[in-house]
Amino acid sequence: MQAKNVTIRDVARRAGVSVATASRALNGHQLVNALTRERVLAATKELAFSPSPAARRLSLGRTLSIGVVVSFLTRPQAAERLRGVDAILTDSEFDLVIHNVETVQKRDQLLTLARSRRADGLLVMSLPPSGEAVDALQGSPIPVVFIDVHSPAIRTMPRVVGDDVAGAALAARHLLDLGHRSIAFIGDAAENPFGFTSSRDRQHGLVDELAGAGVSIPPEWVGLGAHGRYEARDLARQMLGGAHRPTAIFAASDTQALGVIAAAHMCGLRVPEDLSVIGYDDIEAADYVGLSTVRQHLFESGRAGAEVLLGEIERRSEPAAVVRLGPELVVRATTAPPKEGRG
Amino acid sequence: MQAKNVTIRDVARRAGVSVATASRALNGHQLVNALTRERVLAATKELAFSPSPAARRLSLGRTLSIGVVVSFLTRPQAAERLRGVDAILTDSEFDLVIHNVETVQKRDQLLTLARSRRADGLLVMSLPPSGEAVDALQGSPIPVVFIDVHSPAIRTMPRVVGDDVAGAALAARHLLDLGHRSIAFIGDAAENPFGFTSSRDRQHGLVDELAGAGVSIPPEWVGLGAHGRYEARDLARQMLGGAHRPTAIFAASDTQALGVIAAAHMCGLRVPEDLSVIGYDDIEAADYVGLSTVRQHLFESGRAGAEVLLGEIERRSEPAAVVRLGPELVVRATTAPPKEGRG
DNA sequence: TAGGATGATGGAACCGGTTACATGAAACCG
DNA sequence: CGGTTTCATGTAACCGGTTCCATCATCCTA
Repeated sequence: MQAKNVTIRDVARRAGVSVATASRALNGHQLVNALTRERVLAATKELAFSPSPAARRLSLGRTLSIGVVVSFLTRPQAAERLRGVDAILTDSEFDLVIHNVETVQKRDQLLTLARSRRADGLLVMSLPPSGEAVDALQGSPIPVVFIDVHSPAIRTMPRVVGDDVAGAALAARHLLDLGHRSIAFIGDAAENPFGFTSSRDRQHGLVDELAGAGVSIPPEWVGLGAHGRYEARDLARQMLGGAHRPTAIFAASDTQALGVIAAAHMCGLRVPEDLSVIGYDDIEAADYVGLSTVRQHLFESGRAGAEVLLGEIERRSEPAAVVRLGPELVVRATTAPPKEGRG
Repeated sequence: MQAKNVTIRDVARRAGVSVATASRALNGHQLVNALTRERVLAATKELAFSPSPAARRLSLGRTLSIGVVVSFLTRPQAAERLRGVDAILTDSEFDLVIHNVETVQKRDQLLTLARSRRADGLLVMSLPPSGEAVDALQGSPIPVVFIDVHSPAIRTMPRVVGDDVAGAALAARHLLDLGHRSIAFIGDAAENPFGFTSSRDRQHGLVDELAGAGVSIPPEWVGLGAHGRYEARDLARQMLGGAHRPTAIFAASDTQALGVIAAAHMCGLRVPEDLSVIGYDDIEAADYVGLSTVRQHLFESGRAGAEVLLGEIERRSEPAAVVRLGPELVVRATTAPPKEGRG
């Protein structure tokens, strides 16, 4: 048999005060006599009272929780960002409620979250909202902050973004400095159901930086396909099969870069002697494999997003806060100067 | 200016019924006239009403959310399990509130979660509770289900576990079948702040299976240290440095197996020609690297845990449900027969 | 010493749902 | 046709906090 839940009225009775005073004492209100506060706290301890969150939420008119909409929770980037969010929220009064999105239908369903009163704020990770969703979010009663969403549709809303163009430029500069001139790109198909744009931005960053050095990429050295290791491997295999081969490949993600490395092995090419490979993201496996890459500050992006959101909940800011996190080149063992006589 | 929140009373007025009827209609109660229900639903749509979760929770006396205590969210195993949990909860009425634990203090703080009324059920992942915590959880007013916790202290509580002993035996059998007789083990130090036991269980599984075949492991071929890739690498380097070397190494986790492979390379040994390596977990990187390993059904363990928990919330079962998930051998490219003349 | 400022406290409304109980109408029965 | 079911609905209490407003005791000041 469960003892009946102890409520603030029990505490008040025990302490010999009214519920109003008990509530004030518990919430550290100013106008409470120090002695009275003591008595209330003592009663609280004796009765092992802990206030009902549901009741607090209702009477405060706040949910005391923030919703995180995360696409593909299992991608290492997502987990790391989430950890950053947790680091901030754990010291706040807010609960962290997560909504994993792996299908397009679910995305739209979830973005209506903002309309309902299920959270005091929403954090959307790596998920470009659909057209209608943008409208819904614009007029949302609760603040919404995006992390790693690059859609122009949200340009008026607060967000935390890495600079994919600059990051790709970093990779391009690295390859150029090593002496490469025959450089290929492997990335995501322009059309994808979620509207992810980071691959495209990285491609632009690469192309622009190369163009600045007078290097251009022939169309046959641009391989676009579904995001995935094996898809990237197959694309790379085509490029590497013929006689006219690039000396370096920039992949739009580490996952794809790992596919490129597999393709190189299948074609009998050594990395980095015969082919340099550089990726993007710095996922855990990149370290294992010794993959050169561009690092995003994932944990930090989660932290920053959560901080911006808490700020917005406190007081909506105008104009929308935008935090830009700089990318960082990580040189490991898959990039080297091209062999002589080529490039 | 935000319009005042629309409540069920507004809906009731609009539909020309009482709030009780409106509530019943919205919750699919039996005793409501079909026509009346129509009117209520129409009013709901017209006013864009969505019920306040806080109010529902309070009046239902349920939090409609379940708490997940997860240790080391960023480990790929954790994220994959969480995805399984989400798959179940997303179709339920429960919110998924996560609590990441990466420090010992935080663990104890969080296990008191069960005492407060912040969730209708608790899922604890890969985190052996401390002694006091066990007591707290035993008498918890809400059900608690463990996933991947092997502490004997929780033997009376519902849980989902993989069989680490059987999994390790699988790996051992594989190495024996290939012809290996000189087999080493690399795992976690017996003493660790969280009390994780899986490494120890895997060691037992290995030792027992080998013993059955008349093979024993000399003490110098058992390397225990802090969990991590680099720590494992250093331990392996010591073993592989001398003339008396094992022909195969079983690592208690893929992370550590990857360290072993790095050590082999540093010692000029080829894998699998000179040294077979097998890990445990089948993390994402294992596939990249072609690591032979033992797979746990991570997603499934999350699913199962959530299902058991929902069942317990519905109706506490006696005795506690225990779900055992069988491990599975995954043979890739890091295991092969030992070279002739050795082993 | 009257009058106002200040501090501490209590009573009761309120947040927005759910539901026990009461009520009334219609259907059914012998 | 009176009485009992059955169905549909309304009234109001309730969940457990927070907080507005009123009250009252002190203390300060002119």
